[in-house]
Amino acid sequence: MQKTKGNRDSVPTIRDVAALAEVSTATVSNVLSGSRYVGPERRSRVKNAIDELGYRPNGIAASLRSQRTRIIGIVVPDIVNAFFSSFVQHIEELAAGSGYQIILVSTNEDAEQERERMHALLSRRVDGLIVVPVSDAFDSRSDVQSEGVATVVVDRGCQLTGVDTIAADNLSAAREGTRHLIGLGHRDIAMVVSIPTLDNIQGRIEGYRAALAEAGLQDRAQIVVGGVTVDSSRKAVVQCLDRPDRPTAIFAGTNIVALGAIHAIRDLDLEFPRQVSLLGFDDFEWMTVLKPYISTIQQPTQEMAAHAWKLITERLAGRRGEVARVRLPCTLHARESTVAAVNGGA
Amino acid sequence: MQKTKGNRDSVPTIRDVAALAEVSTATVSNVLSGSRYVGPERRSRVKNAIDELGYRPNGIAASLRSQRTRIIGIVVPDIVNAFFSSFVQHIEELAAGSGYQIILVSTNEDAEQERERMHALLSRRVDGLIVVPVSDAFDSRSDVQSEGVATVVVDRGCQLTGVDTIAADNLSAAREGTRHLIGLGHRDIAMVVSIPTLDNIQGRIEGYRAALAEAGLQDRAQIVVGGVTVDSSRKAVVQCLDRPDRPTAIFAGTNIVALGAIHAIRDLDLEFPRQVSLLGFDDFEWMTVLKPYISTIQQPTQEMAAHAWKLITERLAGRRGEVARVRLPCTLHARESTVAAVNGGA
DNA sequence: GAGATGTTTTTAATCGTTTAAACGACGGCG
DNA sequence: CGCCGTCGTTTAAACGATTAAAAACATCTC
Repeated sequence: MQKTKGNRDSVPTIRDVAALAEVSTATVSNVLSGSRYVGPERRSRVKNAIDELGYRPNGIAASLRSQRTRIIGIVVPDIVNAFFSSFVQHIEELAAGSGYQIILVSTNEDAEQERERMHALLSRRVDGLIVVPVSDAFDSRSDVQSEGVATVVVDRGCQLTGVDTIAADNLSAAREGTRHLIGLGHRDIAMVVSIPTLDNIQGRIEGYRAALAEAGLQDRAQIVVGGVTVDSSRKAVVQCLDRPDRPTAIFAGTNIVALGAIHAIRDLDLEFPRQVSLLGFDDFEWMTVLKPYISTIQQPTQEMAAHAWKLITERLAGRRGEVARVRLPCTLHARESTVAAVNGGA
Repeated sequence: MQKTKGNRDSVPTIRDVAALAEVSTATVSNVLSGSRYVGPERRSRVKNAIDELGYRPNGIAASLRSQRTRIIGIVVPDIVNAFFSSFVQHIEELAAGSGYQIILVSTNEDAEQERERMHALLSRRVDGLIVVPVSDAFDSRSDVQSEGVATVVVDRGCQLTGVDTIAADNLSAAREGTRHLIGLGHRDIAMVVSIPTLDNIQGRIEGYRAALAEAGLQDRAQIVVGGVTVDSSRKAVVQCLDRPDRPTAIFAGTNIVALGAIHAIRDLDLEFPRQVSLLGFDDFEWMTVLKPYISTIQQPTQEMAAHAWKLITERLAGRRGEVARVRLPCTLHARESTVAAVNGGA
């Protein structure tokens, strides 16, 4: 009798299957993976044995031997933010479709946590990493590169070299948005952003400035820093609007800032949108029930996810080419929150 | 010379560390895990070697040997829904704090996908499973139990036996909410739910019926099925409100239904909330910018996550006690969308 | 019918850890 | 002085799959 063991309660292994089907473990493995041809007779014996034992291959053992985990780490600053949860949803769906799973990390906009958790992901030997970095510093980049893990950076930190990056075309989007406001007669437009040093935000600021410059309004640029929370944005916008010479339009650089701005407008009892127009960023289900309907710039989350997945799988397949740098166009939805300026122009 | 290999580009292993520090691999392992005492001299030699090589332990190998992955699978119907993303965020944070990682599965409310992906999680040998099942059938339950994976079922499917469950006290919450509406003089209150067979929804319906019965209004109960999307809910509510004898209040059984209801009220050009009051479920950041401010019943997502994590870790630590059945209280936020009924009473 | 060739199957090494058991050194005790 | 415990460390056997390479078997050619 072979050294069969654990045939009682313990979870069956490939050896148990092989023993029952009277074939080698290699044959069982080949039936499961389909990597080599197995004769019909043995194939069916193996399949029966698998069913009979309720065998489920141990993915850990397979990963150790094959040196691939079929796990992708996905790191976002805040999973509750609909922009990121939507992105994650799409990635998860694509991953599942290719037999991959995702380990989710939500860094809470904290660089230290980002570093730690990213290390944990590398310890887990994830095959790839999709990262929306907290800051441009993105300490772990060098690690990631040296470890040779397929990586794609999304949304932020996109001037990093040596790594594939994907982002919305923030500059064009913000320029278009600002043009829209200028076209409505606004001359005093404040742009409120979360953290001006993030490069996606920088792109939006640039686009804003570019549109102002086109209209000869470069001197009227006002950049207000709102921070990453609704409350901080709210305070910043209140401060910005609570003056006689207040801007006639607010361009909110992120969805969080847009929420803060709506609060602020309410706080000051301004007529909205007559006294102050609001242009937001990102477009979600719940936005469609806000009155007035918020004009906004929609980022193509699904396309971003699709491109991210494409780049990751290419890298996994061994692409060695130069780094990709994808920029995807946004869509301006002009709705009710942006209206003609009351006292248009200088 | 020992059979040291891969001292060039390949990732360093524990053997490389051991060789460099001139100790055994067991000692290195003990230094890392702290499971056995190691003398100070060797300890520091090991630490230096680790730094020098940039060694990062291979979690896969560790998992295989120790038979624990320190990964928890978390299965939700829709990660974009703020109720679930908020729950996931809390779990992720707790997990990270204990050195665990989470594999996220978003089933898109599809039972078949749920089954498949859950099997994939079991193949990956996750240590535990936190599941918000798509339906009460929850096919995999028997599998999960027989595989001996620590499991906790959250929010739905909570009459399952043999597995720890956590949910809001939906019955009390809905009863309180309905009482609130009755107290405002409403006599025709329609409850709109997603899927009436889910047991969390059943609880809410029961609470609604109980409150009506208390007030002698049991004959006035109207249960409307809205489905899982905003659009289907919208249509259902439109149909419900588009009659002369329309209800004076809508009690939305989920946040998705609440969104649909707001759309419906707009579609019909009803004065909101004068002509129809609305009471929702769940409470999120963006709700605070909706005018009128939506009255709602807040589920304790954070507490649910905390309890889920507590139960999972207890099971991981080997608790064998009888199954836990946790019910957590909700909070009613009476705001602007629920007002006195116009034509109060029969 | 022997040798060459091709196909299916098995053997056995390997992935990188953890950990039970063995081991050697040392001190205390009878 | 020999014996026993303790302590720190090492040895070596798992863990459960994948996969080169070898072996077994079948087919074809001359």
